[in-house]
Amino acid sequence: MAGPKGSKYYDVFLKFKVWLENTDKESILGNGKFELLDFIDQFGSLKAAADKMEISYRKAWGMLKDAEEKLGLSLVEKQRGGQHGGNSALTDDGKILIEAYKELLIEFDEAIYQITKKFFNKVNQK
Amino acid sequence: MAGPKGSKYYDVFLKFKVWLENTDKESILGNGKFELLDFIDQFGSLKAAADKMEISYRKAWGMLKDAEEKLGLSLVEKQRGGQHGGNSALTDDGKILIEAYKELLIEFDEAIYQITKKFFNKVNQK
DNA sequence: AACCGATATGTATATCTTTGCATATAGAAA
DNA sequence: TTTCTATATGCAAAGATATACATATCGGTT
Repeated sequence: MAGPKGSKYYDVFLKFKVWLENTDKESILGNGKFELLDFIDQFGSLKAAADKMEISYRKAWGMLKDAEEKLGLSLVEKQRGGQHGGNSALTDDGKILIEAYKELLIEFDEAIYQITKKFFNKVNQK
Repeated sequence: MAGPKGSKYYDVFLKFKVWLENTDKESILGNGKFELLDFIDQFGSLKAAADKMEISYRKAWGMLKDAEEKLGLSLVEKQRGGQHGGNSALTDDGKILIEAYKELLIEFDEAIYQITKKFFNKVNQK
């Protein structure tokens, strides 16, 4: 959202981001990693999720490893080998996490609407 | 905020960030630049603001220039020369902007409290 | 006119991330 | 036991950012 047409801040947008952080102030997981988890859940493998996101498998694997290490939780159950190479599926913790995150985003969006509106009213005042 | 003591997500924190963006998806100004503007307002010069933030003058100057260019607005009135070298003060646009941002942060914090609480209740469930 | 300290800015250096490449391994199914 | 494909991981190359260094300029005050 921005200001009304022709106003000073017309082509300026207020954006926000939410993420999980550990005590060392390192990011544990944000939007990208949540999306990755969601795609793993939908498509059944890390490879398929990486393809959907148009990122390399190497990168996706690193993202997941990083998140799990920093959380100290297993988010994805991985299976290697087999005719089809293997597969991945969310653990219960992983499932609960993405579900909670989705709800969080919805609530965030709602809360932010009014706040943003007020902000632009204020800065666009003559 | 995190979960209750001993819970799975005890030392995990939910963080958020708000910033202004232009149509090219470039960040115009976020927390750091707002803080810089606020310090310029408080201390009367870019140099003093940079010192307070413990960043180089060069960096602070770059931040300010970048924000003004991308916004297409003058946020700070700068004066060079004189016995004391010069000084800086916020323009009206600059003042309105930091004021609006401060209010925004307060409202964000309030809105987020409940959302965060709900999130951790959910992920910490057994 | 000389001085002083903040504004102004280019350029080089270092650092941190990201991305890509290469290669190994598992293991069910044929 | 050969094959096939996803998981697993090290390492190098490339990009992007941040930080540092150097140097010029302005102009009120003395």
